[in-house]
Amino acid sequence: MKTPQDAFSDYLTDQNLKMTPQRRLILETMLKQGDHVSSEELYARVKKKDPSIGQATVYRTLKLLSDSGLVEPLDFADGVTRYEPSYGKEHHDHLICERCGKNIEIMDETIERRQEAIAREHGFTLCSHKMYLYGVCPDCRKKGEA
Amino acid sequence: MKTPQDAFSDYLTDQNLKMTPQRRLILETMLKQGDHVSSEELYARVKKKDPSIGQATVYRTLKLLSDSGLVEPLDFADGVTRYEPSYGKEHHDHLICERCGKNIEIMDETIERRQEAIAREHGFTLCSHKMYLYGVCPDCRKKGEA
DNA sequence: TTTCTTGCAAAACTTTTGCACGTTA
DNA sequence: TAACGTGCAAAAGTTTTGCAAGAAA
Repeated sequence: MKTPQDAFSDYLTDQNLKMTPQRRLILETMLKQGDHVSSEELYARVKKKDPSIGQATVYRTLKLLSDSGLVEPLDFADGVTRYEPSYGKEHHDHLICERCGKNIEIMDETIERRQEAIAREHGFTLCSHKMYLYGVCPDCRKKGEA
Repeated sequence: MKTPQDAFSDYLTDQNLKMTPQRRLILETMLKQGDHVSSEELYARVKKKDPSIGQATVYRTLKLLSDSGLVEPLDFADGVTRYEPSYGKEHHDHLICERCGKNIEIMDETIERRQEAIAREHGFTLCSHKMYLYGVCPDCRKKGEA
């Protein structure tokens, strides 16, 4: 399997776009510690390595990474779009603690199959889905009781 | 079962808040044709009945209705928060056509049970969930082929 | 009469865009 | 060298907030 870096290069070439140091850096940073980061957060991290980089470039690059399938936009309904690396990773959903924000990745074959079935029953061709489970994690529940 | 209007009144009283003509009108409008409306859209409708009403009042009232459990915020990731009446209605999820925006309400016992089970396996107490299925509806697929 | 609510306008935020200048292929 | 990319600042779009005046309990 191609590295994410190569996959990105290939995508850019394919679209007649160009590789730049900024794009490389943003992808690197995203891959390194990029779980559920917002554009703003990523911008802050990227800026430490290259203070001259602009916020707009981060937004624009995230869109490219998204279009190329290297990262996945997430929507936790907190007002900002978050992203996670998705290249070569299996699809998963999220179980989120409403108190502390803890975020557990889940995958469930039964649910995936039912989703397909439901779409088919309505004549839809399923493209993607989003599922977020919100609850209270064990730690927070203990604190609540104490 | 209480009417939504009464439930809202009770909620307001309970919170030491007050019923007003604006709040009554916004709730009425929401109930009447309120499926998947944004604040902006609701504002437009409400304004026809009472042109003096302010946008901010609609936002503020939607928050109240949300907090009181009368309406449910939806997040179709189109940049705006949408709402639907939820009082006395069964929970359901959404199957959305990516092309035309068609929106079908779905409910599935199997999935709901699995969600509970997954949360439990991780020690979570499940509070709520959101699930959106994105696909292409039969009509749009036909158009695409034509 | 006290507290809450309203409408307005301004502010706050996230994200997008226009533009002149630099860079990539 | 032709096309694309960048940083900056301004703009766009949604939602929130401060405030003075008005209304509900």
